[in-house]
Amino acid sequence: MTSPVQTVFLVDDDASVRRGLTRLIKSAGLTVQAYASARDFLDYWHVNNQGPACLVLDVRMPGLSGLELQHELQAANALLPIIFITGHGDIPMSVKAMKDGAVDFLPKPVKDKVLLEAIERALARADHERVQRAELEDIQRRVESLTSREREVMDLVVRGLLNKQVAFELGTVEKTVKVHRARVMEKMEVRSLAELVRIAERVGIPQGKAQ
Amino acid sequence: MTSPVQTVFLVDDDASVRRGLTRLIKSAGLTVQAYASARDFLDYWHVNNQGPACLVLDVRMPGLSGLELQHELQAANALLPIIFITGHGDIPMSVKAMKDGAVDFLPKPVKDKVLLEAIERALARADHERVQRAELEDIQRRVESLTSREREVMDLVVRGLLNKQVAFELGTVEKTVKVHRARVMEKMEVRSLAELVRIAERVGIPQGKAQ
DNA sequence: CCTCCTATTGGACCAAAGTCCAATATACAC
DNA sequence: GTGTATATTGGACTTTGGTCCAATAGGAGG
Repeated sequence: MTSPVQTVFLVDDDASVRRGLTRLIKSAGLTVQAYASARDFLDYWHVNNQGPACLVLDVRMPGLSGLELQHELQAANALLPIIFITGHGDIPMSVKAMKDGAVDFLPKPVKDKVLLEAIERALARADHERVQRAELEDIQRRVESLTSREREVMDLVVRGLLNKQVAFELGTVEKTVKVHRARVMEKMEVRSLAELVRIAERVGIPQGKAQ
Repeated sequence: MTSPVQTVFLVDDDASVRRGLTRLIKSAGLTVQAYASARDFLDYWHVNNQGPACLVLDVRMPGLSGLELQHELQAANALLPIIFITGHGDIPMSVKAMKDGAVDFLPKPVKDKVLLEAIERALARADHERVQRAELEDIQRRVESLTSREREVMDLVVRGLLNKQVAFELGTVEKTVKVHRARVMEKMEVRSLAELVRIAERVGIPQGKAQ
């Protein structure tokens, strides 16, 4: 599950902090890429957001601040767990960051052990969410391969309707539903209704009570 | 959904704070119960934890601290969203509280509007989680009404196995499985396999791929 | 000992679902 | 206009699932 190289991105405008933390993180056997500004980081990130990674981010920086970068990444649906570090933070700032999904928010100076443990948690989260997302996208891909009619049939089937009921809802006959249904099972790559219901649930296909 | 009375519990060792915040919260049309210590609150709570509610909690208090109370409540599986208020908090404290599920963490003095909005969010969360929990307990109740054999049959059925496969797994015959299966549907109060799969999923009944 | 609950099985039968093969109609793309 | 994709339906058949009635058997509890 953790096969690709895990990268720690480090963004801090203070060169000495970058040097120190880079050395620390590398000493833990991790790959580091350091940037002096959020913009520099984003320029790289936009062309290369592959692989599991996390971000160690200074809150206060010239240009785009850490919290602003956090929002940029959220808007971009980025899947990059963030650990904030700061020399001059306050409580509202830390609370905001945590509410917005930060893994941790650490005042400088940060103890080596504390930071490395936070990075470990962040990378674990990145891994986990990456797996989740990959599975979801895989299911989504299959759903999109359905024709609109097949999709209608699936929606009704996973709500527990019988073929004849589905046929009535769609203004057609049971025979036709069977054909669509078989194609749904094939395209969704499942071999049982139970599986179909479960993956439909995962991508949030509306599922009311039967009837 | 918000039919029962919503209560705001307020725990702060400072009497003047209790007076002020009680007045504020009441002015917003909410019911308040104020306590001078975590212990006093818990004594009441243990005998009466009904109804949707949230907790406005001072972090630093004699006796049990706010963060300790938070853990007590978590250990008790309490379902009581917490808003921390504090006069002398620091960042690690706020981060810890947020990680442990606090709705908000507000330094004193707290602006009226900010606190009331936080309370609104907390009560909304309480409502939502209450509904979720009630639904889960309802399903759990039904699952527990199954005999062990029925439970075995259900587990295999929601994994997508055919009746004959279930029979083989359990070392019996298809006919018997049908009987158990029918009783499962009845006791679980569902009318379709789709529904059964969905509620089984919600209570975390192991569901591997078929075969 | 008797009774209720649980588990089990049988037979008969109907309903629903799945699977072949085949065919028609429409729409959009090239 | 030719062709591919989609939607549709039919027939015939098998498999699976669901239901009714009925019966046996072991164990727990009164």
